[in-house]
Amino acid sequence: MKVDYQKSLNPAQLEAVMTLNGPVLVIAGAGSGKTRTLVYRVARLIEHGVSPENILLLTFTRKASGEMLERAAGLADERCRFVSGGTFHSLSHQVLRSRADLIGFDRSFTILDRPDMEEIIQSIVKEMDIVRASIRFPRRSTIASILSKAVNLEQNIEALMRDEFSQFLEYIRDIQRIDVLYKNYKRSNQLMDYDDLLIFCRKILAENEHVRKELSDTYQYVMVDEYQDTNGIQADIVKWLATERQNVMVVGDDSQSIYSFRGANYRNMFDFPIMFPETKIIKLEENYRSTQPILTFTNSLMDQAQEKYTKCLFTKRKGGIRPKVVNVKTDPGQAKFISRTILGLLNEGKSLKDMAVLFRAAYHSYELELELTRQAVPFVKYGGFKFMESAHIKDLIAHMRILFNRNDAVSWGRVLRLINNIGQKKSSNIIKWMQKSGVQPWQVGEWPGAGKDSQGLKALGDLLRQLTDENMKPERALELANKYYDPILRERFDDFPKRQKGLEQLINMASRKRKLKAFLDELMLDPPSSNADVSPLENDSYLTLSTVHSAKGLEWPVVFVIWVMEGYFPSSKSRSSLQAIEEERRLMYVAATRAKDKLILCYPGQEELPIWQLAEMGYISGLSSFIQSLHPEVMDHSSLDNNILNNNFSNFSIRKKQPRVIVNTAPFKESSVNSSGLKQGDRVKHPAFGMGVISKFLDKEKVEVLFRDAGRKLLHLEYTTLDKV
DNA sequence: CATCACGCTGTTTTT
DNA sequence: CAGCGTGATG
Repeated sequence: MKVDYQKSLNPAQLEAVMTLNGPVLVIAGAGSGKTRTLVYRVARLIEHGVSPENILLLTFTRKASGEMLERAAGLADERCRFVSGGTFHSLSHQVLRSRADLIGFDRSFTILDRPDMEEIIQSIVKEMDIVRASIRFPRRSTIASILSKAVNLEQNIEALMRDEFSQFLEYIRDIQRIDVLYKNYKRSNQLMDYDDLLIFCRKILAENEHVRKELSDTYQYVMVDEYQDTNGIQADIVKWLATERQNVMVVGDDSQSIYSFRGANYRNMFDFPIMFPETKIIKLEENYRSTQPILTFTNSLMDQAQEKYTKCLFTKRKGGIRPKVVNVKTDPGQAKFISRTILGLLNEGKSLKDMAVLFRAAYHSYELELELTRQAVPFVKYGGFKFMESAHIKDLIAHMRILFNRNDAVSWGRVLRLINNIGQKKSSNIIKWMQKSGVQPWQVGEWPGAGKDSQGLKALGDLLRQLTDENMKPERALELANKYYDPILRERFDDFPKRQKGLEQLINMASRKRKLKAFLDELMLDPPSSNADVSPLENDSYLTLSTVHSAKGLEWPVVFVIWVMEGYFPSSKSRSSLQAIEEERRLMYVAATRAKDKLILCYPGQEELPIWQLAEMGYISGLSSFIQSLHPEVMDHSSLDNNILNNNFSNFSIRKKQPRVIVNTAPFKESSVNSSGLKQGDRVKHPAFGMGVISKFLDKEKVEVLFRDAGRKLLHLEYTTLDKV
């Protein structure tokens, strides 16, 4: 098939597609045909005689690369399917599986996911003597994110904590010790977490010329999608891969960088030309997705960004309506408003699959999900809940993992504790015994300390012996383990029928695989993101609910955005707060640019005041920094339909309970403290943040107050009064 | 030593 | 609303 590039592409896209050699940076606004450009370039390379295996397409998710190659195949040539593609993590994994010895690891190392990491951290914390300071010790998930972020930002723990986790500085020594112990633990047990995959891959590339040579011979043309979402380590990996031949194209959009929590740094895009001085820069600014009013809104949103790289989206599409902002007052009000508007659109002949509801965090849609169920509107939700992370799935998988890495103490512990009467203590004794005596996994039943539990241990041993058969099909292995696990499942979970279905789906997924080990690795690196991935609805028309993160790269004619404004405070001068606002802005940008024709923003405002007025008073934040873009010339501030409002919501609580946070409130004169008789533990009322409790006096000017109704960032306020309650 | 019931705390996003 | 620590019970 001959591809007509001239006809299918605009001049900028054409240039990107036709430039095959040398480094290229494509700055591509939302909806500017970024994927299209990559697809055509793959087709062009192959047409030009490059062999598909010599092309590497790095994307953010494996699904994205699959879809892209599928499209390329449909467009040009079946051979496009053989292009090497995947995520940075899967590439790193591939590199490491065959070369782990270069960094002193066994090739059979096990990959840890986040819950595994947290479990190890917890066991480390348990063994340490921690002196309790004035605040609670950070929870394991917080510790995990500190350690992980330090790796991804390539910062030391101290600097990172000063910057972003200042509330836990009291425990800095402990965290640093946990860091060391955690690293040692991983090494001695042949374990690697997600961050290690990247770190070690880079290390191997940096230190071994022959590996670099080998890889750049294989991957002669490298393309990276969503480059704004890469972190420094990933950028280095790109550098090492491409340094020899310099045939590398990266594509990205700085205003869509929403993974900074993971160390992503959109500045990588602008460092790219420094890394590769010959770089040709191409900008894609014509938008093929949205109407002009939507683009006017999103452009004005980015106009106010602290840091941006000029790029102005335009479209040749005529007409369109202004995006709407609706104060839905309460969560139930919001649910009713959205579901009724959707029903209205259905009456007009629109289809459910043309609509999506987007939000920042998975729990923001809970209320809506209930309402949609009541109204019998079918929907699929993406993001948030992870199939792989549910306990029953992890339990079953753990039985397999211990066979491939018998040092995997995390999985051993999991498996052993499923047996009645075996808990923390006994399981760790058994693991110690097995490591010391060097018995085979299936000999676990021979543990000398066994009493009542010997039956259970024997049964486990029998299962493991069966599973050890090298040639066993993944499906069969999972079935055997499932048979063993089923009684445990029934006993432990009230909702076991649902979970049994999940396990069946897992077994079903395995039926398509040949190698068990490969299947397990794939589950860790490319886990099904939600129930949606595992069991797509039969019904072909359903509404999409999705986190903004999971909606990246997708589009719908009608998009609702649920915008919950908790959490960020512009009055704070701290860097992290400013950063948070900039991140929120980009998040809103990504959400809004998903819409083709109609964009409706909902916010549950608690007051009768217009939103910008609240923001200017300093009550709400987040949105306040880009509030001007919501002014009438770009936004339609319609009020809520009275029909919807009149369904008395008065018996509902206004909003869910908000997080408790630490807030510095100033100034607080010593005399006023004394004269008002305030002391630690007193309840106080703050005009904007509601009820709080005085936690301690910092100095003459400052008192630290715990508020229930604020966000979670450290905040410095100018208010002079706190009313004692 | 395992397990259960209770009360307190702190809420994102993903490989 | 779940995950954690704690204290009582088996």
